[in-house]
Amino acid sequence: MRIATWNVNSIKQRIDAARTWLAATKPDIVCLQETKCPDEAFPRLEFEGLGYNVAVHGQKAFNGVAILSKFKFDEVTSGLPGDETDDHARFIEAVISTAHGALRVVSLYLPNGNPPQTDKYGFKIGWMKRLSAYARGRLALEEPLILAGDYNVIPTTDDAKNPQVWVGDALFLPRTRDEFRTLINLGLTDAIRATSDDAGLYTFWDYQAGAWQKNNGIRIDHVLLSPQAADRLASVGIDKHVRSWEKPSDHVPVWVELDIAAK
DNA sequence: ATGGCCAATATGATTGGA
Repeated sequence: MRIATWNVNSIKQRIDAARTWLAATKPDIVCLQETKCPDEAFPRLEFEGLGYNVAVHGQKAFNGVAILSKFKFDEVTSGLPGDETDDHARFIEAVISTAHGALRVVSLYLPNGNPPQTDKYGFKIGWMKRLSAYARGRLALEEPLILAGDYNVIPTTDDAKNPQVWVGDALFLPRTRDEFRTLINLGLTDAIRATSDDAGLYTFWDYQAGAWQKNNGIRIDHVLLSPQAADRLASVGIDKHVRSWEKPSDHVPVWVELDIAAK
């Protein structure tokens, strides 16, 4: 089973790229972020026509997450618990039945948090603490669990072309990386780092200043696996070439292949 | 991380992104 995540930076602007990418890579489950449209405006029929079930949690103009699945959803839940005042559409969870029992998949879009001296950064750190609390509860179920999405976290200096320029940034501040390690240390596996210690594995290149041409990228889109999912990890990859397409997102897809069969 | 962008909004400027 292939599970992918992709921050599309507007689903409406990425319909053609998405269709091409889906046809080429045939993922079974896709976690999308920054869909940037309310649920009623999501191009649901486009994806249903390609054989996907569609679960959306969007809002007007900003944020927005979704999950596409070749297999039917047993359950879909939206919103990260723990803050009644959080009205951002950044979290959706779906449960799918497999030959090995329930598979739980989350599409998440963690807040950017810049500038760090504002309450935007407090919101980011609070969101990360809530994500860890959520993950702790789900890990106790001892099921395959996939936490995939745009984390807006550069975990280490190997995950940026020019780490020195990110030193004061919300994506790379010590506190941000500390919270990310806290999450990982609950028992999750960063799928990319399960297979490679290489530097230069990026998932985002800014639209500005020729960042793509200079390969001035960062790795901020992550697929985290529970032990029961990591035990079935077969392969992982970054679809870097998608960044060179016409009208690209500034992020590219990241995917895992798991030895899990649908029911 | 800027020389250079992109997307959404009732828009011709502002906000947010990373």
